[in-house]
Amino acid sequence: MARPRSEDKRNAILEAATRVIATHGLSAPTALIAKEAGVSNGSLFAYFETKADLLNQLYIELKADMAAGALDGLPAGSDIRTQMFQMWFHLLRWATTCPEKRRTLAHLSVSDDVTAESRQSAMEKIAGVVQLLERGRKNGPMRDIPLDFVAAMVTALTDATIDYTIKDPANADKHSRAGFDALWRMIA
Amino acid sequence: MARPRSEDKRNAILEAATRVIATHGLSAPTALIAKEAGVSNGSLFAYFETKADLLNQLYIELKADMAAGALDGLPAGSDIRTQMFQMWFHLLRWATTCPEKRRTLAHLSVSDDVTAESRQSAMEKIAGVVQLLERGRKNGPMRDIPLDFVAAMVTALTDATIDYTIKDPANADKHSRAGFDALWRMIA
Amino acid sequence: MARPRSEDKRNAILEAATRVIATHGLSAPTALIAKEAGVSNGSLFAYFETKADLLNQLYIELKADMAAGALDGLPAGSDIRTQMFQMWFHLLRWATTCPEKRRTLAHLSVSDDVTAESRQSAMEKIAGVVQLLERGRKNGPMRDIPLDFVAAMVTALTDATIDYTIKDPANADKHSRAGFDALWRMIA
Amino acid sequence: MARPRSEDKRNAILEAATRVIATHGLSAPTALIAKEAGVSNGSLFAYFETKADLLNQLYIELKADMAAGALDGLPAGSDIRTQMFQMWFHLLRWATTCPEKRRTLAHLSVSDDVTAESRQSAMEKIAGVVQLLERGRKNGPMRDIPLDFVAAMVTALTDATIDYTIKDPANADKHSRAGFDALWRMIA
DNA sequence: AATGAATGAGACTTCATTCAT
DNA sequence: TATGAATGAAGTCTCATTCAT
Repeated sequence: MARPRSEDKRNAILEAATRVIATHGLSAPTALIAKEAGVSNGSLFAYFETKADLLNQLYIELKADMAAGALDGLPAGSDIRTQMFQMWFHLLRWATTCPEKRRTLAHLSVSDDVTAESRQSAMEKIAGVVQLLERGRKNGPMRDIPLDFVAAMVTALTDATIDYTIKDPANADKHSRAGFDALWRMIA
Repeated sequence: MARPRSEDKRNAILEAATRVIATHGLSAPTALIAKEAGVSNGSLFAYFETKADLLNQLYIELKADMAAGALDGLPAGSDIRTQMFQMWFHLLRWATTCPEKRRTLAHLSVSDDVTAESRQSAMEKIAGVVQLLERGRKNGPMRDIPLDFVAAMVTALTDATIDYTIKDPANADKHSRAGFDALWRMIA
Repeated sequence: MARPRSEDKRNAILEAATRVIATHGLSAPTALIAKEAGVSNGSLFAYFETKADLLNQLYIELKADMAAGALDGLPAGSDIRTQMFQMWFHLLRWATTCPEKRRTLAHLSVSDDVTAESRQSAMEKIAGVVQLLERGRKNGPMRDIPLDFVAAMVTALTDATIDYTIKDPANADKHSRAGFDALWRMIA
Repeated sequence: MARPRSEDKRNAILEAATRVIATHGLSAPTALIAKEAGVSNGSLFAYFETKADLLNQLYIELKADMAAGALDGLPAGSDIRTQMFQMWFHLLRWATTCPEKRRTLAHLSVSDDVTAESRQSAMEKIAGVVQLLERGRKNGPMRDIPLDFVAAMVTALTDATIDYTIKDPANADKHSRAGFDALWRMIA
């Protein structure tokens, strides 16, 4: 048996890509990513067929990571507002804790290399988040608006809040609350 | 190289860049932009020192164009809600009328090539829009929140609405209203 | 690395190489050949030290195969013209029956990777064919010309005939006869 | 006015390609060809869109060159046998004078990169040679055989003779005559 | 001032070969 | 012995930028 293809190495590449793309943008050379991952140039293409493939898988992975961060340890029995606030709070923490993931995800979100399939796949990864949102808006003024439209607006709001929080981290909590209040006024 | 006089040529390049970037993304070759503008390869660099320079100027120009579109023929004496809705409406119309400008602006907005200075400069170009927003939120729940945070959230909402409107143009008016209502709930 | 025993595997690799090179040309990846042979990537290099080595051995093998095909079941007692025609006929049948062998052999014949030694070695494999040729020209106008020159001309004629026969298989027999007549006029 | 695209440079590239391919085969790096031509790597692709394009144009050019060499100063009024012998003689001289052209042409002739269009185009370039052949075989035993079949056989015979002449240049004249006699027996 | 040919660094990707398992 | 993951040199081609004309 030859040594098995290692999950570790795949992860190392994805993490390196996250780091490198955060600073160099999507035009980051694959060679740099490979080097940063401690892997040879050629190995990168053993784990990912093309650069675009790497980008797509990274996108899905980061979305899933984000969703996991958002839903982590959600208070099960609480009312919906509390739950949503928790999620919101966790989301901001995730974004500020790993700014590189967030930044790279932002890059990927607008990339033409990321296919519709990948976006769909990512959607499924964040199903838990979407469900919560669905419950939150059920009785509010946006109850009759297409869910993905609402989702887009919420995402946009979240992003804006995160951006601002990163810009002024000293008042993170205040901004977090302000953002959430705005969100809640909007949907509930 | 000294900046040459022909304003026409400069505009031709900017317009060509808008068109080309809308379809090819930010990696569109300068040679293609020059060709599309009816200008020689080398001339492009007489008008813009580097590609990044072109991108920055284009960003500012498009932002200004967007602001002009948003404020065009605003009813002077009306109440603030009406005025804001008009602006909102014009903005969506601008976005759907010149989708290339909008698309290219979206590309530029996330580009690392666009500097903080350019973003600041663009901010000044849309001062009129910001002023209106300032008036709109004056007596609402967001009155004490930093203006640029509010602006970011509004921009985000607008973008989301535009995106969705473009995706489902048949119901443009409905989405426009829904988006604005959400905005108004948020700030007023 | 010592040469391993399994003759089967060696043949599998050579056959796979014949197939793969016929369609992909000499630049066919060794990995593909190995896969097609049902053998691991690395094993191929246990049987053949380098790709060039594989190519050389394949060349010799195919030449021998061709000679065997040409001489198969030759009427022992007949006159020389009949025997040569039989050989010619068998040769064309071999070429049309296993076009992949023929095509790959053509590729190899012009390859710089195939050494003079291999070509010499292949010459020996087709000694039977050469002998027949020697007898055929013994009393003709080419009796005093160096044998390998004559051989080269005959090979060239054969190749041309095969090529044309493959291009227009409907009239294979006619072309076969025409080619042989030309050959016979030339040497006898 | 920028400096005009130079025909000289194009020729320099083609000549360099001829030299380099003669020694390195078709896998010769474009970088090496460019360097040998005294031209930058990128320039090569300004004159030829792809490497395959370069190969195709080179093929056509060399075929034309060969035909020109073969037909150069043909005795107009002589009988057909004399004319054909002259052509044959010139052809061998061309091949021995510029062995690199001949070798590279041989490489190209079997390349999959050379398209059917290019081969057709090359055919037209050597129309003069074909015409002569047509006249030569008009009254002989091959009069009813498809012209391209005859052409293939003659080409093959020529190639074999050239090969042998190059291998043993001391007796070039003798081989030349032997080859031609064989040819003449074949067609006339 | 304007042109566009020329440059050459650098991008992605392939693949023969090695070697840990 | 056999495997196949890993390597990294090398290949083709692109493109921002320069500069001769």
